[in-house]
Amino acid sequence: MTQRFYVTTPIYYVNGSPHIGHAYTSVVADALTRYHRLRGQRARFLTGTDEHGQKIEREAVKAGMAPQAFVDDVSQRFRGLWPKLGVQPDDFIRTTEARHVAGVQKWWRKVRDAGDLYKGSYKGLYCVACEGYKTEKELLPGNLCPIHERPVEERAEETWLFRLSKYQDRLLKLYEEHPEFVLPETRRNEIVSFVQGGLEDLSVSRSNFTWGIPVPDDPGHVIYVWFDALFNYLTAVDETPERAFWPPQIQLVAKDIVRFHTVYWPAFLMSAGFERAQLPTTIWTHGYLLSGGRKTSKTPGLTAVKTSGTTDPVRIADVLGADVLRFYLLREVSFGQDGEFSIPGIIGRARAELGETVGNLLHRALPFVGKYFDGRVPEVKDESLTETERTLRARVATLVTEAGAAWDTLTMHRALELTIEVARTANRYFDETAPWKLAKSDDRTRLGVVIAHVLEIVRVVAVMLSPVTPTKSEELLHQLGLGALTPTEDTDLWPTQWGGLLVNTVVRPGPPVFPKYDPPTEAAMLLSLDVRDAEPATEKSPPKNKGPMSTDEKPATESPAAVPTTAAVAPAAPAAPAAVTAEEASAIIAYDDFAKVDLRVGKVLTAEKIPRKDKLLKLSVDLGEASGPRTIIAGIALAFPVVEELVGQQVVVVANLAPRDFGKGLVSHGMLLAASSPESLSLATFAKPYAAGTRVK
RNA sequence: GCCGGUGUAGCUCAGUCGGUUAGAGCAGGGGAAUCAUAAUCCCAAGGUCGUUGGUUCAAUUCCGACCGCCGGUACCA
Repeated sequence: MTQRFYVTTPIYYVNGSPHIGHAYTSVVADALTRYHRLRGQRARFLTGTDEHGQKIEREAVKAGMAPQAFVDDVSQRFRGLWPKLGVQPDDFIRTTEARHVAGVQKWWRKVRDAGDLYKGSYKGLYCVACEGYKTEKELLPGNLCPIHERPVEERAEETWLFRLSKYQDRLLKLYEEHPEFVLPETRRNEIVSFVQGGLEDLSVSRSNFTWGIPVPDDPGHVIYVWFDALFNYLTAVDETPERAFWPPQIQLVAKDIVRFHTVYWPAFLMSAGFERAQLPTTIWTHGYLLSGGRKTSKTPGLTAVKTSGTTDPVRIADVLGADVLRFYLLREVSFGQDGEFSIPGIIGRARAELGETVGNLLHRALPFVGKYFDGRVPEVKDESLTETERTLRARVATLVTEAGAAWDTLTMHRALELTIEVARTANRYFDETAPWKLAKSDDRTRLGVVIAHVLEIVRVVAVMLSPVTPTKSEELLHQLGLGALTPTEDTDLWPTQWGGLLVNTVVRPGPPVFPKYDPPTEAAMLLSLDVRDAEPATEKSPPKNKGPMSTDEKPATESPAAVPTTAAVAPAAPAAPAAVTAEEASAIIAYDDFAKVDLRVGKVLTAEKIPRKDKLLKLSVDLGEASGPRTIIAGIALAFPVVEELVGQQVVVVANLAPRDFGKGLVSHGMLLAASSPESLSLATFAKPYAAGTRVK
């Protein structure tokens, strides 16, 4: 029986435009699908969009559209992205489609009939103006709603609850008996410890808005979006012939949604009657793409990225080519970990490995075919092989096998490294055998052997790359005189066998498949992708000092990353050079930008040391607010060995800075201004007393 | 705070189930070659394997502590 392979990406939440994180997940899924097809398996790749929920409803209102029209529009933007990236899903599911709605209701009933749903009450922090609940994390200091800046209140409402607690033991057993269910391991550890900490029942319906799937037989409620969304993987194939693909082998997720997929999802399925063999095989969590060693800020969405250069996948693909981008994403990032992302990185990888190693290999061999073999692939007789060829073939065979194994274990970066190594091996062989000398010495047979071997290796590499660079691989094969790959069920096209290149095939030399750009062209490309001054000439600065975020981030296309992530207090940064460079100091901002910073006079009420955190102090600061004094964590402990000195001090506080979590119970709701040098630190203050809460500007 | 992870060459990382000279790619240095996209190939250089205790004949590898960094600590969709 043909082996089946079913891979899914998360369905993307349509509250924003597609970005590089979405592209990353989808490219991975696409490459895996192509790989499995190449190996003769039946593969299916599902993606889609998640379109329900209060947030969507609001966004639609804000855009002056009906929710359905709104999601139609955004969903289309996602769908339209894939062709530009060479991504070819077999199905694209939308949670607003009838098949999904009906499916979710069907599974809801199953879960209900299993006795796992009951009416209870959900309590949370409610903002009257928003008509919605807030989590503690998103609240502003003083428990204010981030949108309306007014206090939230505790409120309870009737809701359907899912007996998640009942599944705690079965989930733990699942993780233990099937460690492959959650990968990589570090995620499993997290999840196991989370579940061991105890599970509470989960609220799975809402009654304060309507943009969702109605709860069967209870019209006042809509189904909580995660119950809705997770089932997409099933509803897309359920009740169709494709149901045979169930369960998925690989479900790709990003870090931020691991729990939903590894705890709630299997629990829902168990409740609906699925045994282990019918649960997804592996939930695989990949990392984020980062830039410049800076961590991403905590933004919603699959992946938050800061880069040197644009992060818009479409623009990148337009300029550099989809295949090059795909190659970079899979080659550069150690799958499962966070990885670097930068435009210069893409160009560098492509030039060194695709261009100079693979492309150039073909390019240096083809002229011989034209000159000495009438443009046809020379014939090789077994008796003309030498030890060199035997060694070469053995080496290639080993690499091909290892690369296949790497694909099978989702270590694609390794698979690609091995693939490039195949081309390196051939370059070495080329140098050793020196066909240009053979040509001069008129040893036509030997020359034919060498050229044929090099060409065959180019074919091998083209095939091995094809899941990642389908278009470029086809071009390589075309120049070799071959047609495009046509994966067929039960036919393994992975080049484990030597000799896929036919004798006498007429080669079709052409321009470089992976062109190298001359410096002016490259500079223009970089510029068009917003790379400015990629490597500033700041040489000798202490390498470890990453420093707080400085001025180089242009807000331009960066969506939500503009939230200041600077630590509440930053003087601890090891000895930032006192001399501020002109560039750092000179970024001009508009008055409006400055006005966004809410500076207030504050009065320190209490100050205490924090155990085990010898740089931090926990302060209570009065800003004259009705909600009472704020807690501010400040990294000034070293400057105030006697904390009592601080009490009563007049300070300047950044009052509208996003709260910063220093660990449980230690959330800083503001930041003090201070001047610091490596030797000392002093707080900004005023010569005369002012009322707490006085605006500073 | 608690839980987990991580710290190896200038950069990105691999690796050591404890044992003679710790590896790769990139960058930088030297050379060979000239078929090719000024591409290729070779050589050398470069690391007190975060710090500190301990176990051991032997630790970068095991254990403890500490420091730095990262992540998790649920009903946000």
